[in-house]
Amino acid sequence: MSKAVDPASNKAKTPPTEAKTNSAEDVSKLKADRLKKLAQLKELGINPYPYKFERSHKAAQLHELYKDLEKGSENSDEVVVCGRIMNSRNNWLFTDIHDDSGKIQLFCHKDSLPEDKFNLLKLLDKGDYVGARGTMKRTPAGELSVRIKDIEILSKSLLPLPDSWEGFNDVEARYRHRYVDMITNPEVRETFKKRSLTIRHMRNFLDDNGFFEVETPTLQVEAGGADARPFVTHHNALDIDLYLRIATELHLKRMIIGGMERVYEIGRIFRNEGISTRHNPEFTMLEMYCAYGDYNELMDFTEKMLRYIAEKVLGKAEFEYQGKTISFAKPFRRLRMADGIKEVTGLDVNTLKTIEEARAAAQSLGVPLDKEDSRGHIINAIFEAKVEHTLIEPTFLMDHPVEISPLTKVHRVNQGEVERFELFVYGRELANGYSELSDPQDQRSRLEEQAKKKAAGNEEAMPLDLDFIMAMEYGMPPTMGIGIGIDRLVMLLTDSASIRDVIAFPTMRPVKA
RNA sequence: GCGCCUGUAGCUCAGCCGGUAGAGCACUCGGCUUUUAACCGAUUGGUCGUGCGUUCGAGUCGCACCGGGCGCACCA
Repeated sequence: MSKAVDPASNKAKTPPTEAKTNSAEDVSKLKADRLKKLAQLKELGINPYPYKFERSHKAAQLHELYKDLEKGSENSDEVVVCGRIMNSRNNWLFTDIHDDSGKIQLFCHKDSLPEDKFNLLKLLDKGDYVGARGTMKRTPAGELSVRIKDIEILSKSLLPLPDSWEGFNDVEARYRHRYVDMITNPEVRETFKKRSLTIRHMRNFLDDNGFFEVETPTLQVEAGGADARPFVTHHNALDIDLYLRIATELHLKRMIIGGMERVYEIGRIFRNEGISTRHNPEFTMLEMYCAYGDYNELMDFTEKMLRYIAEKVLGKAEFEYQGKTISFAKPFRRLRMADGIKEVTGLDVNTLKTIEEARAAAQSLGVPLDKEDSRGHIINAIFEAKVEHTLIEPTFLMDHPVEISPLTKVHRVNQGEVERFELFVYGRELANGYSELSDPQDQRSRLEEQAKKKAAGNEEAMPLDLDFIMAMEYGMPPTMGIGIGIDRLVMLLTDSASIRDVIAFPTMRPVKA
């Protein structure tokens, strides 16, 4: 065996200790069985939790290297593998271990194993980590195996894993004990690998396009840049309340003003809103800003980036989501909000000149209104009620009402509109981008309008950030900027129905004792 | 926050009109050994989410509470 797996290294470094049995009554029998084996291992002078192991191959490498090994044949190539025991048959004769590349079968025959190692098998359980050395063999049944000559325990598992056939389906338990979910359901690990790849390739794409990744404050005196209620926390030394950020927008624009022409941040955002299959209180968003571009260029750029990411992560730009085919390969549809409403409802919002007319139109369409307090908010409510869910294929929904977009440049042609788009896929908002407002006087009056609403009790309205306005007064270049919900993108790429399936540890109410 | 559904063994689930808690897998033991959910036999395993109530008797009926899922609302 290699140096790292020399049996000597497996001797207990600390004196064997007896398993604690004083609380045995409240331990399940299954755990008690394992604690007994743990104690026996220690009595044999074996450290059940050794320090290091060096393998020669991962499971997938072996399957690739020996794919031509014929049924029933063996060779003398020696390999060293390690992983978690997930299944065994015939009294450990056939034992599957899993590593992060896949599974490999250990063939544990007494003729190949020293007696002490053969006896060690009896002290193993499903869930234990082991390392093993042996030669390659393919069983008559066709299963590539390692005929092991040596085996050692790398970690003793004390708790039983869920049944391998029925699986682990209890949704609450899967979220609360995600590690068990990941051990038992391999597709969960695949989802989080794809999440990682999504972020990696997003970074690569942006970096290759001359962007700098920057970091802006999570703790803020005023939480601005989006319509959302923030979390409040307290800094003791300063003795002030601070808010967790609800967007990175206002600081990233300050960096544009500071002269960094292309910046982005992939960061955690916190919004004190409801929880649903599409909302988690903390989520991850890309925000990206680029000087000298407008929203038309930004739509082209966004399409290219999403296409690139899908191709890198999935190997293709067209995929199934919840039974629908979604294509990032074809050019995305571009639809003006007014046209979308007209298409679905027949209503021409341009004929709505006042808030009263807008309210009447919404009522006649059966769109319930709550606190919408402007013509633009009502038009947006009509859109959300009637049109949004119809946008399955990727669609840039463009040219929103000015009232709902306080950080966006007014449309260069159409009065009452702004140069903004939201990207909808499967009826859900995935991204939100615009020609960034750069006129400090316009910005001041728009934020003053927001501040008035906030003072009137609208908790989602933006605060008046005077430093942000001052920054803009120094001069901000024409800029395009976008926010993309990473979690929702990963949902699409992994065909996940709930955002909790792409967040490893979603927010849960604690269980009371 | 509202509505519907849901919580029984380590896992997956039965449990009818209220009558002493069940199965499969896993575990343990014995048998048998080249399997593909191995097989055969035996054993073991439960504060039925929590509490209160109705009842001679509650997993089952009622109320409250604690979690969770989905939908709505909020929002991205």
